[in-house]
Amino acid sequence: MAEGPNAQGETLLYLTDEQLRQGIEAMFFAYRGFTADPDRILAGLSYGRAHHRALHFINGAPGTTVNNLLNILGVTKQSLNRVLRTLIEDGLVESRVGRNDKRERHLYLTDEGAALERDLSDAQRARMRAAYRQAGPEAVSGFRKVLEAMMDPDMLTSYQRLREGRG
Amino acid sequence: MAEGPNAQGETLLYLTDEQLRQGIEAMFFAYRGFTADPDRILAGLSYGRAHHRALHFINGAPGTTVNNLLNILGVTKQSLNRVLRTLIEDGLVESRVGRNDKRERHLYLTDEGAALERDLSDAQRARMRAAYRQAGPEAVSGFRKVLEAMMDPDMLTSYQRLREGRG
DNA sequence: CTTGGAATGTCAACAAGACTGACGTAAACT
DNA sequence: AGTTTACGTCAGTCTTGTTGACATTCCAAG
Repeated sequence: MAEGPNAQGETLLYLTDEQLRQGIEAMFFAYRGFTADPDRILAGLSYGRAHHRALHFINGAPGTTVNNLLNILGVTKQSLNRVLRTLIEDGLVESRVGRNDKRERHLYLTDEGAALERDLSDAQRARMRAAYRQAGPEAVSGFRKVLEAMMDPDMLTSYQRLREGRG
Repeated sequence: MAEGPNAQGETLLYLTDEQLRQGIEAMFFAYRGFTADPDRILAGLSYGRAHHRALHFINGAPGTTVNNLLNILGVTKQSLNRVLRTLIEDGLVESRVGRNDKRERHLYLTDEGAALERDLSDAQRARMRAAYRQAGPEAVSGFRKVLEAMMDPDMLTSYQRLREGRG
């Protein structure tokens, strides 16, 4: 890559390879912090990050179908099913047959499931809150902008649907 | 959680649970986009994300020791070793016994290793560049601020050492 | 100088969680 | 009636994390 013709007076200093590399590494380290707290909680129980994700999105969209969850999480049904089965067996998630379309299963958190979700969420939100507070409102807006621009287009629409669904 | 006493005229609107939740989901979806392009390249070869990370940080700090890499990546030495072994066998990484301390192994990319690292890096940087461009310089600064605030303290120092080491 | 502990790295075995492929069932659509 | 869709499951593989056991090297205390 080297420098190219941009090296001179280009106003977009933040687009140098080195700046981009720092962004990449920041993303890597930050994601570790992002998952660290819930991971610690999950380690005690016999659950993993996959269970957390399922609980999170079921909590955010109660009654969602398996297929919908599949698309959001971006995993295969076999992979999701393994996780979902244990959550249902353990009484954290309830699966109700659809009324209109009986092929569908609608997913809900039980009280116990909601309690665990809240624990995990609280831990993750606490870190996010601290980071937001430390960085300030301007930074938060930029943070969100860059993240949205980094998503795949179809993921972005999933994300925006989720946002709109809850204001 | 509910609303609490902050609901009224609090200036920190971005600290509501819902705002935090959106930040969490943005992080989740964005990280998927972040890794998608390198993952596609790696899928063809018989390598995974772990190989990418190793190549990335060896490239950034040629001659680094296994132990140092361990701390940066945050995995066990056994886990790293498996990845490293295949990279060495395939001639992408060279491992030289330390001169002062013969227990240490110093790691370097071969030409072939550097070529693959560049391919992966180019793909990842391209997405990062597009996101930065779309979001604008202000946003980029905020993005970095929030990410740094989200890291674990020791990860942050690792990250800063890497930054300083290359300006 | 020797010996024992600490540090570094390797080998082996296992678990979580992703994947593909194949198959079965029930319901809906045409 | 036949096809498609939604979901579940069984079986097998791969990546990548884990622990445990072990070899080598260094260093420092006896």
